Amino acid sequence: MAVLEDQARFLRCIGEPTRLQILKLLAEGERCVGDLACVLNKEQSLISHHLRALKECNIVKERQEAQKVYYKLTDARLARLIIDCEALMKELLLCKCQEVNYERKGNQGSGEGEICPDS
Amino acid sequence: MAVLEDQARFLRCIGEPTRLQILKLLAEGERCVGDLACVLNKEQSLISHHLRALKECNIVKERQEAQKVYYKLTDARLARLIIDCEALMKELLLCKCQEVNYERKGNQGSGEGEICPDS
DNA sequence: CCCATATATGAATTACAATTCATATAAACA
DNA sequence: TGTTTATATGAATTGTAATTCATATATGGG
Repeated sequence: MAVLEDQARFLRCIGEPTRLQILKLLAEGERCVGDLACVLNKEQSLISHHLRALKECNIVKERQEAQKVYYKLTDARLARLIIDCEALMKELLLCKCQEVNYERKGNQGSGEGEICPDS
Repeated sequence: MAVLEDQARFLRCIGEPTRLQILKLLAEGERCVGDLACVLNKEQSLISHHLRALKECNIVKERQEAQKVYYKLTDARLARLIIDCEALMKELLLCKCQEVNYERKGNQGSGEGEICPDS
């Protein structure tokens, strides 16, 4: 069951704030390392480290042009995955907030979702 | 940009091998803590800790029945997300292997994906 | 050839997360 | 009420990952 480990590694690779920012930028188009560092206001070496991590998971690939190295996503579906995941996460968090408000109004919470009904 | 942090936290929460296993089990239906610990051959306290982490991200919810506490996914789309993500990850890794084999045959690799063509 | 620019790398540090262990809580039942 | 079963919790430990810093590599231009 190495697949499980690979999938977990893949998710963790995306699930780091700086790398996620990088991926969202690359979803719009390719960028060179310096650009990314500048836009994200992070050290260049940090960006390089993160790009290497992303490359090891085959999430990004690079192309050299003169001194500059441009990175892009290896697959457009990655952009969609990130968007879909964001949307779902937002819904889940919203749901959580509603539950908190609901409980604050003095309800005990039967446990059977009036707010988050079973799927 | 708290959304970014939330999304990253969400992905990391899923991207831990034991939690991912739990989620894959819960995708099939609800389970109590003891069951999960037994099936996964892990300590009960460990499973509880992981379930708490998942609950904090609103990925799972619980229902108590006598002494037992049953957990399930808060949303069926989570199961699909995990499946889709696994499929994509597998493709990306396969792609990576092919690149390695390709380079082993003595090619220099122009950098412009004969194997992973641009999307 | 030397210099400036762009990126990568490795070691060291720091921060964070997973796991274990001991124990607390709580429900059912004799 | 005392005991068993099921789960949760917190502290301590261990492991892993992010960040920084110094430096190496490599490209293009004067």
